[in-house]
Amino acid sequence: MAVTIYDVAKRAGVGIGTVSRAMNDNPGINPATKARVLGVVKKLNYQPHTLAQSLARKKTFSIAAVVPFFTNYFFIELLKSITAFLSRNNYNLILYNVDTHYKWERTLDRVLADRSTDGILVISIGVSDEYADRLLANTVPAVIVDNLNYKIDSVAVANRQGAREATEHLIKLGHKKVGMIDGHLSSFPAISRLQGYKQALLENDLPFDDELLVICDAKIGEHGFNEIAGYKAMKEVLQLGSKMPTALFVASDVQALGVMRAVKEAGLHIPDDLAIVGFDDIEFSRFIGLTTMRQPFGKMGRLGVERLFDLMNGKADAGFHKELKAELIVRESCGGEKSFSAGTDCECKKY
Amino acid sequence: MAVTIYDVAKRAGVGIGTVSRAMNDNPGINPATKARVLGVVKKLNYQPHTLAQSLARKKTFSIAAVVPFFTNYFFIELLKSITAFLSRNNYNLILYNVDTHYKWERTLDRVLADRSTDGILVISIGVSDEYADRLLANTVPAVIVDNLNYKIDSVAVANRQGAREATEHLIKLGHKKVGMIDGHLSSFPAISRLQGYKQALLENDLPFDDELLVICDAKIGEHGFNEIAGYKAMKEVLQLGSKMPTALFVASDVQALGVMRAVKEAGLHIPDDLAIVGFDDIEFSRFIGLTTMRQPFGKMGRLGVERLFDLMNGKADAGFHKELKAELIVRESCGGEKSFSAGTDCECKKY
DNA sequence: ACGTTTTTTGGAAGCGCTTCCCGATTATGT
DNA sequence: ACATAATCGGGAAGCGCTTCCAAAAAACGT
Repeated sequence: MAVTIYDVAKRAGVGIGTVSRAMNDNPGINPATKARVLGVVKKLNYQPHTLAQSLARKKTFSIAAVVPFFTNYFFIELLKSITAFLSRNNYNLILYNVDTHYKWERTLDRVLADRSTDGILVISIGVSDEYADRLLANTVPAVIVDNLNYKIDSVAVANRQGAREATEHLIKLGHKKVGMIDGHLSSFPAISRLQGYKQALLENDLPFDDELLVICDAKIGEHGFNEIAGYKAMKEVLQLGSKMPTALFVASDVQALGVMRAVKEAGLHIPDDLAIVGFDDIEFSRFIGLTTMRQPFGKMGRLGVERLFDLMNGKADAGFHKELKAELIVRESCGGEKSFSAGTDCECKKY
Repeated sequence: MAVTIYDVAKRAGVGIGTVSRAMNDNPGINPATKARVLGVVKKLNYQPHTLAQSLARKKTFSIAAVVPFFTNYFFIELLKSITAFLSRNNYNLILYNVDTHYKWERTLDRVLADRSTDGILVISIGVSDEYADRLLANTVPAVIVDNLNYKIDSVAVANRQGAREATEHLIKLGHKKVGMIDGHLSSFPAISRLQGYKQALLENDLPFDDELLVICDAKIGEHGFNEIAGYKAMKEVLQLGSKMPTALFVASDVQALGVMRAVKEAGLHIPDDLAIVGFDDIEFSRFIGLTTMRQPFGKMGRLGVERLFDLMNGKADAGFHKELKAELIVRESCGGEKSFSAGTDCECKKY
C-alpha cells in the first residue's frame, strides 16, 4: 500500500495533525517541526491522497467541461486555454462529452449529481430557460462558454456584430446582391448571425431578399454547420441562375468549404463570380484563402474559466455576459483588397 | 447539505448497510426491502457521493489522458472514441494537458501520485526507457496511444508500412526521383517513416539519395511536424534546381500544406511538376486534394482504452503492441489515377 | 519562581461511503 | 415442536485526509 499520513507521522514522531499542518502551510506550526516533517515526507515520498483530501475539505480541485464534440478545431483552442489556466491553479479538468446534442441535459444532470467537481463549464450548448434555473439552484457554479444566456454567466463571440461586419465588408466592396447561407435557426449563433446580416443590409439601404437567404437543414447534424450542408445550400443558391447574389456571407467556415466545392463544380470562380466571407477562422481557412471573421477562442476559454473561478471563490458580483468581438480577416475569397501575408494567398491555379 | 446515505437509511427505516446493498445490486438483500429502499432513494433524489465511494472502494471510475495538445484534429477523433467507450462504461476522463512536450514527465508524475484515476492513457508521447520502468512499477496501469513502446502496452499506426506504401505509390506512378520531407528524428514516427521510405526505395531498386531527404528543424516545435517547417523544408528542396525530385513523400499532412505553399510560390504545379503524398489524412486534406495515408484514429483510441480496461481488470495476458495499418487515400496531389468522390477533387483552377 | 499568555501539538471526530462481522429472523429438516 | 441451517439486516470499522478542541510546552511578565 502507498504511504499514508500515519506513516509519516509515526516516522517523524509527531501526530497526524502536525503532518497535515506541515503539508498545508498552516501558520500555527513551529518552523523546525515543519522542516523535520517535510524531511520525512520527502524521504518517504509521501503524496497526499487527493480523493481523501477532497472528501475532507469538501473541495475537489477539479472542474467539469461539458462539450459536444462536433465542433472540431474550435475545442482544441478552447481546451488549450482552459487547461493552461487550470494547471496553473492546480486544478484538474474532467471532460464530459455529449455525443448527440440532445443528450446534454442527461449528462449535465450527472455532472451536477456526483459532487466531484467544483465548477462546471458548459461549452457550445444552448441551455434552455428551465434548465438554467436548475443550474442556478445548484451549489456548484456554472459558466456557459460559446453561447449567451441571460440567466447564467456566459461568454461568447459577438455573432451579430461579426455577421454585420462580414456582410458590410462585402457591401463596401461594391456588392449589391449579398446573400447569406446560415445554419439552422434552432441554434443560437445562427439566429444572431442572421440578425447581423439583416442589420448590415438595412444600414446600407439594401433590401432583404428572401431568396438570397438559405438556411441549412439541421437534419444533417450540427445544426447544419458542416461541409455537406454548405454544399447543398450552395446548390440551392446556384438554382437562382441570373438572380444569384454576387456575394455571400456564409455563417461558418466549414460550410464555406462546401460552398466552394459547389461553386467549383458549377464552373464558377471565387471571388470573381461569387465573393464569400465565412465565420470562425478555423485553422485551414488561411490555406484556402478564405476571408472570414475570426473567433477569439483562446480569450473565450480564458475568460470563461476565470469567471468560473470568481464564482467558485465568491468573488462574483453582478451577472457576467460577455460578448467578444470577432475580427475580420481579409484573404482572397472576397475579392477586393487583399493581404499577402504568409500562407494567405491562394489562387490555387497551379495545383 | 445534500442528502446522504444516512438520510435514506433513516427515512426507509433500515441501516446504512442495507441502503448501500440496495444501491449496488448486492445479492444478499430481500427484494422487498430493496424495492422499499430504492423507493426512498428516488423520493429523496439520493445520489451517492462519488468521491466517498471512490475512497471506500479504492476505485475511482475515472481514467487519465495525458496529451500534448499540439496535434490538433487528431485528438478530437481520438478523444471522441475514448470518451464514447468511457461513458458507455460509466467512467470519467480526466484530461492532463502537456503544454511543452518536455514537461510530460512532470505531468505524468503528478498523475501517478494522486491516486484519483484507475488507469492512464499516455497519448502521442515517446516514453523513455527509464520512465517506462517507472510506469510499470506503478500500481495503476498505463497504455500508450500513438506511440509504440516495447515495455508498455501500446497502440500506434504502422508508420513504417504507411510510409513504404506512400512512397511505393509514387514509384508505381513512374517516378524515379522520389524525395522525402520528414519530421525531426527525435520523434519516433519520424524515424519509422523514414525507414519505410528507404525500404520502398530499396524494394524498387531505387537509390537512396541524401540530397532528396530533408529533415525538418525541431526548433520550430512539434518535432517539425507543422506547416512552417514543411514550407521551409520545401524551400530547401527547391534549391536543388534541376536535381529536384519529381515526387515527394511528406511525413505529415500539415507539413504538406507548407510544401504546397512553397511550391505555389515558386510557380510550380502540383502534381505536374511535383507529385506529393502526405500522412495522417487530417480533416482538410480532402478539400485540398491531398493524397495521403489515413490514420485510423478512432480505432486507435478504442483499442487503447479497451486494452487499458483489460489491464485494469486483470484480464491482460501477454504484452500488447498493436500497429494499425494506415490506408492510402488517393486524391489529386500525386497525379496518376484519381478518385472523384465527393469533396475530393480539387483542381482549384477556378478560384 | 510562579502565574499568565501564547504557541504548538496530539489526536478524536467527521467527510460519505463500502464491507465485514455477527446477531436476528426466517426457512428447513426430522 | 425443536434443532439447525440459510437468509437478512444493523452498524462498527475503515478508506486517508482536515479541522477542531483541549492539553502540553514555551514564552513572558513581574
